[in-house]
Amino acid sequence: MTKSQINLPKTTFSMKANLPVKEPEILKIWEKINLYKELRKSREGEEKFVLHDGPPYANGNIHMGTALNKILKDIIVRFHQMSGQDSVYVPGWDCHGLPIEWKIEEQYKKNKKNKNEIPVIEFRKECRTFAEKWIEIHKSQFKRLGVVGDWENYYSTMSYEAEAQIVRELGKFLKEGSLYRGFKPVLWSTVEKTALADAEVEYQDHKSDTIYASFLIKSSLLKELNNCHVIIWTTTPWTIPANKALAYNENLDYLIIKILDDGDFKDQKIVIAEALLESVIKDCKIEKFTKIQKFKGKEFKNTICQHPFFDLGYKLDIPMLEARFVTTEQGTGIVHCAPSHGPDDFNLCLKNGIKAIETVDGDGKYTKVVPLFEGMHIFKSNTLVIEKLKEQKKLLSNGQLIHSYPHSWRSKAPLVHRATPQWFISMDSHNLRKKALKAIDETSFYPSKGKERLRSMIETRPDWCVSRQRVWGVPLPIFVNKKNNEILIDDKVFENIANIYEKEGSDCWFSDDPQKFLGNNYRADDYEKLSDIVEVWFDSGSTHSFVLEKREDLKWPASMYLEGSDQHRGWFHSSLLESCGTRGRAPFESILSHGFVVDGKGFKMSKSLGNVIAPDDILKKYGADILRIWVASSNYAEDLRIDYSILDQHSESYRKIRNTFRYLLGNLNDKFENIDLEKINYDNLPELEKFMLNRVYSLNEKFNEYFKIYDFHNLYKELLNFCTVDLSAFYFDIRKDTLYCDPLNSNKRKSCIIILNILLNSLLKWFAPILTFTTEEIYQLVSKKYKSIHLEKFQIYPKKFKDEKLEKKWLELIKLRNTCNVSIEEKRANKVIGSSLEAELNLKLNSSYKKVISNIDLAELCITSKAEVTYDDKIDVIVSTKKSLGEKCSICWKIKDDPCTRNNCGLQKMINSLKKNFIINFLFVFTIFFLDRITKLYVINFNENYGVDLINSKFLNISLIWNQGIAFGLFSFNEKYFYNILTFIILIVILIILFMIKNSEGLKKYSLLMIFGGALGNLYDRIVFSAVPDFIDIHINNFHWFIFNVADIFITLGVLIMIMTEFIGIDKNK
RNA sequence: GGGCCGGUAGCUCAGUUGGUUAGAGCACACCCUUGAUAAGGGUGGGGUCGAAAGUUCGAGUCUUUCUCGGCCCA
Repeated sequence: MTKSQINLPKTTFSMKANLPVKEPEILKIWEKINLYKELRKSREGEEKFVLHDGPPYANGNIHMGTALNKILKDIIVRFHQMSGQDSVYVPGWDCHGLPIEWKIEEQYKKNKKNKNEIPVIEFRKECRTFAEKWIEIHKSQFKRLGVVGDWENYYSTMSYEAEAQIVRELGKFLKEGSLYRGFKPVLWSTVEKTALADAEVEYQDHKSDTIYASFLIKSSLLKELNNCHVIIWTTTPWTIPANKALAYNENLDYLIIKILDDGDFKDQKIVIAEALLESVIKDCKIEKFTKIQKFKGKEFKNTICQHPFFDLGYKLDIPMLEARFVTTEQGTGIVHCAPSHGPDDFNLCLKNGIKAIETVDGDGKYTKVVPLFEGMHIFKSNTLVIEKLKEQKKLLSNGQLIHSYPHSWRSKAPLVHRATPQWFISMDSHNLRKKALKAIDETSFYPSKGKERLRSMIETRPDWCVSRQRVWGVPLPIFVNKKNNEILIDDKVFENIANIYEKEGSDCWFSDDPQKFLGNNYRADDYEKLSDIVEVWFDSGSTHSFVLEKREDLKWPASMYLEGSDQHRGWFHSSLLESCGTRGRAPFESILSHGFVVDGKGFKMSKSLGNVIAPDDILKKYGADILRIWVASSNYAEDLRIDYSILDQHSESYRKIRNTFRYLLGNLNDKFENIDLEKINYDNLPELEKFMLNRVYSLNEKFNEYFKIYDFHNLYKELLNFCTVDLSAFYFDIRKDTLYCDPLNSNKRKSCIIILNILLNSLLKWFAPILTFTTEEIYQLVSKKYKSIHLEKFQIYPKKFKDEKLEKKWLELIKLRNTCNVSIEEKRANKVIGSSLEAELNLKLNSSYKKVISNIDLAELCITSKAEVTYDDKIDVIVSTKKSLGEKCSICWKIKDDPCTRNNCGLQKMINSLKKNFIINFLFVFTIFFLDRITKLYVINFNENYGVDLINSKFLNISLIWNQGIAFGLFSFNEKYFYNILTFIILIVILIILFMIKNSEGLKKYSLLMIFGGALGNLYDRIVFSAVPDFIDIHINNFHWFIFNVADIFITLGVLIMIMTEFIGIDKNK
């Protein structure tokens, strides 16, 4: 039995995806049609959705985090595009900054070049080239992920326009007065000789010297404190020379104790917090002591101490100040304050009128304001400090401690807080903090917890230090008057500098005559030109101004900023401050933040753990669509786990989805028809089809709901479940029978085909933002509407698809079906049956089910051959299964008591039986043909010679096949060319008609029709000419009657076509 | 060290204001099918919800502590 008898699925869409090979081909298609341009064209004038790209740093290959970020962005951009918006994505890069400088310096070191001997301009050029190189590499890596965007016209923070605009932005802060110069301890690397941005700092364990040092109380309101020693504990002994104050907490209890042990402190009274007594006596190995007095911290008020090095030239009064940051977690409950070396210290001292000064220079050496230690490197001075303390009998104890300590992310060198002249943007002088907090309130956050996170950071953050003592960045456009130290604030100067940068870039700041920037109104000699550069977070924080505002195709503010959750302190933060400072509101309407990519166990990826997976590895093994599924199916609100087993599972899901598409394409024979949903004859559809439309409708509702809140993992889950549960295991399984075995023009089958078209169209669009490549592969196969699936819009489904009553009914039916399946399974397990079609169901139902199963073919629903229902109100549902007895229909495989009466099955069987006896039939026709020739010749001769009457020859009279023979015979033997030509034309017309019929079923029908028509023609002849002898005469006398010839031709061709389509298998459909 | 977030079947995720035997898909096992076939269908096993304590008639859901992980900050 050949399978051509039923309508099996046929498609060129391969089961195996082979994404690593296919995806690059699709990328080429997109490039060829210039997809990004087409996308823009397709939504011209529509509402804009602008996802402003947070610029990755142009340095090193992309990692999983970058891939996640870009894919997530792309998915969102595409969703908005498909929902009809003009969804613009312009990628960008962050180019300035230390890491690139460091790379270039590394290269110098390799080549034994000295950085200090290289002109700044040349160095900066190398940095620029380096960044350019990585932008190109990133670009191709991002494209490979399927990310669509304006790759030609990307933005970068080092473009001349950007550098110019950054100057303009700074000018705004300068003009306003919120950008000020101050001395402030900043985290400083003595190796790189620069202040570090928060993001450039990492914490590592570090072994520090610790000391318990004493400060002799000079005067106090509390009499008992006089001549006591206040004990402090610190892990940075080198800050003692910079000490300016001591801090206590007024809520703590303090103790005066007298040390009785021999040594420097014998019989001395010391002061510490009561809560820390135990740890101090343990650490300092105090064995004998007596408690003198306990008192409240507030009694320290107005107490003045002496610097431990008082006798060495530190003739300073050291006040005791109240501070909440003093705790009893560690130390002594009194903290030594060096305003130049700690932010808390700095703030406390500032509040009490003690200024920070430059005690340590950029190299880490004490300045001349520090007696005894001038010129010494701070990291080498701990020993000397300890030695001097001991000498002055001010050292109670010393030791070492391993603790978490800030380090440079590049050099890994320990950092220090150092008071340096820096440029700050004040958080409060012009209400920047307030504005930013208000802006946060006006922003939507996905997930919502991001709001609190950003808010708490803004609430507590100190002033923003925007200066850096480096070279690879935008120079701070500041001139300071040499005479009065005033900062030059003049719009014209800022604009002049910006215009120069716009033309030639900012390099010239370092090389050209300052007069060039000052213009004609100021004399270069009067001003000092700053050589600091702007910290990189100000660069990227300004992208909104030189990208969103400047570009015609974008809009300000952006619809969305989307980055990793670390950017609450990074880009979200700096962009918010920059924009609030210059424009009074956030540059974004919403913020979406995602977690970090961790390994399968939830651990951070690191080289040392060996759990790093690179995007490229995944692309080579699985393809981008699998990676995109991973993104879509993971909950980005938390950290995202990834390893090969997780990816394996996602590629299994992908296969499910792919096979769902394959089923659709197969049954549609790759011929997709875009159905006008409004014009569907809904009422005419079978209920199952209506139910499926209802599913589609409610799935689409969920889809929109989830999309609205960017809940992709639930959205993807819904889509996947639809494919597996609703389609593969339910609708597809049930409708295989109809699709394979019903006539092509049956209402049920045609209805099903409509649904398949709708499903294909819907799934393609729903999945397009996620499975960009696969949906395109399919679209290219079936649709000619647009150049790409991504130019399409999501479908809008008519309300009439929603039918809650029907849904309720069918959910009941599905429950019933599940019960039946359990019953079937039981028999299958017992080897009574195999296929469900071998089963006969017997359902005993409560009569309340009558309504539910009315007009429902339960056998069809459960894919069995039979299903009988009886009612019994004593029970709810009981299903039993037995083996179905009867004959298996060879076509539809259903088991029937009588021969299968289905339309198609009958026809197919007739053909089958013909086919079974192919040789006999062939011989029969062949024999008849020759018999005809022989008899005709015989008749002709006989008639001519003997004039015999042939009226009673039944054999001649009844055989249609006989007539064929005659037709063949006449065609070659007659001499009446006109009739022959006429006949020939008819033949051609028939052939053309036949050619136009596209499927085998149609051909079969036509051939039957022709045989019938031929028979009618013959009948007509017989009536007109009174009987067969007449036509024999006609033949004999070469009198060709037109209708007669045509009738014969009909019959002949009809049979021939049947033979060809069925026997030889010529089917235009194949 | 501090702040924030999180830990529900092997995996990805649901779990509504605390309320009946904690759900889904995938994976797994077994069976069927061989007309979606390197596919498809059916059935089934599997978690006590990171740990402990507490509040409550009742907790995955509330509180506390601990633990593990992540981010941020010091």
